[in-house]
Amino acid sequence: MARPRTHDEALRLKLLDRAGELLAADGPKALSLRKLAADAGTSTTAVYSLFGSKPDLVNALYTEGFRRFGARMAGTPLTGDAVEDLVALGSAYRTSALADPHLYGIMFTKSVPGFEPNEDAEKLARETLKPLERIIRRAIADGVFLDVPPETVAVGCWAIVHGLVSLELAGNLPEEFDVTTSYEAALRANASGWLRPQSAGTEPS
Amino acid sequence: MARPRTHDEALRLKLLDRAGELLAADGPKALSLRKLAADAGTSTTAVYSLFGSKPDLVNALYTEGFRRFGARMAGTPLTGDAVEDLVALGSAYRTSALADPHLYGIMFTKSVPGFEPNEDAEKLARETLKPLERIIRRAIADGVFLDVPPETVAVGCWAIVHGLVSLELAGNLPEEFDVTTSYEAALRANASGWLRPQSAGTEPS
DNA sequence: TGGTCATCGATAACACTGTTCCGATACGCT
DNA sequence: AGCGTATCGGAACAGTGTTATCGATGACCA
Repeated sequence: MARPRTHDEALRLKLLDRAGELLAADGPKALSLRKLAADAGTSTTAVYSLFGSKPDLVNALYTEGFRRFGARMAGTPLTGDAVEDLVALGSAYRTSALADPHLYGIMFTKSVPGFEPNEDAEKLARETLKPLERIIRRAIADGVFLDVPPETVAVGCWAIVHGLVSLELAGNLPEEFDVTTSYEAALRANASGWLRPQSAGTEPS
Repeated sequence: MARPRTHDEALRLKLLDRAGELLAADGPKALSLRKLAADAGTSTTAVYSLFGSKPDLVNALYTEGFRRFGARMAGTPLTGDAVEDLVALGSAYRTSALADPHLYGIMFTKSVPGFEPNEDAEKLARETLKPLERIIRRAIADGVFLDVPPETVAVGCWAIVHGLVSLELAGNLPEEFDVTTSYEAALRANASGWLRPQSAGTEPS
C-alpha cells in the first residue's frame, strides 16, 4: 500500500458544509464543483473520490435536508385533534422550507437539473411523512374523517402545503398578503374538508 | 441601410417550435442553443438576434405555455356551483400540465435555472387565474363561501392543484394510486372547506 | 448602372461547466 | 534504502452560454 488518503470524512463534511453555504448564498446555478473545491482548499478530484459526481454530492445535500426536515416534523407537538395537528405539521413544513429555501428546492422541486435521489435517499424522504399518515389513519379509524383511502388524504395534505410553500418561495403570492394567517386558514379549510359531514361544525378561520 | 434580415418571423417560430420539441423530448437540461440552432439549420447568432439570450428564449416558451393554459382555463364550462366549478378548473389545470409537462416545469417550477419571466409574461400568467377569482368572489358575495379575503381562497385553490400536479409529475405519488379520482376528491374536499358551515352538507365522494 | 457602406450572420474565440485521464507524489513494506 | 503502488492535483476533454470578428450582402445614392 501507499500514501494514506487525505480525502477523509472531515473533508467530506467540510465540502458538504461549503456546498450548503454556496447553495444558500447564490442558488443552485452557482453551485459549481470548481468553486466548491477552491473554497474548501482542495481540488475537484476530491469531490469525485468522496462523492462520485455532482448529482451524488447533491444527493448528500438532499439526504441532509430530509434529516433536518424529518426531525422538525417528528418534533412537532400533537394534540390529538386531527385538524389542528395537520395544521401544526403543515406549519412545521413551512418553517422548515423557509429556513433553507434552496435546500427545499433540491428536496421538492428538482432545482438541480441532472439530479435524481437514489433509492436510500428516497426511502428516507418517504419516512418523514409518517407522522402525517399516522394522524390521518387514526382520524379515519375514529370516524372523524371520511372513510376514504388514507393515501388520498395524505397526498391532499402534502399537496396543499407543498403548493403553498412553492408559491411563496417563487414569489407568486399577491402583494399585501398575510401569509401566515392565510396559510393556516388554507390548511384548516383543506383538513376540514375531510371531516365527516355531521362533525363539520368546526369553524375555519 | 442595407441587407434585409433573413432572421425573420418564420425562423423565430421555427426555433420556438424546435425548442418546444427538444424540451418535450429530453427535458430542460437538453435544451441547448447550439443543438437548437443546428436542428433549425442556422447558427447560434440567430437565437441571439431574435431573442437576445437563452432566458429570453425560455421567456417566449413561458408565454406560449400560458397562452395555451389560459385558453384551456377560459374554455372550461362552468355550472354556477362554486365547488364543482373549482373542481372543473382544477381538472383543466391538470390536463394542461400533463399535456406538456416540461412546459409546465418552465411555467411553474422554475425548471430552467437562470430564467425569470419578464413583466409582461408575468402579467399574462396572472391573467390566466382570473376565472378562478371570479368564481370565488361570487361564492363569497352570495354567502356560499366563508367571508374571508378572496385572495386567500384563490391562493389555497391554486396551491392544491399546483401541489398535486407537482407531486404527480415528480413521481411522488404512491403506487396503485387512483390519481384522477383522488385528485377530484382532494379538490372537492379543499373547496368544500371554504363553505359556510350551514351549507357544509355537500358530501365529498 | 455602378459604387459605397451600413448591416447581418456564421465562424471562431472566450469563460465557464462537469468529468476523466495521467503523471508526480509520498507513504508502507521488504 | 529502495521499490511499488495507491492517491491526489493539475491538465485535458467535451460540452455549455455568450461575445467579438470579419467577410458577405444587398439597398441606397450618384
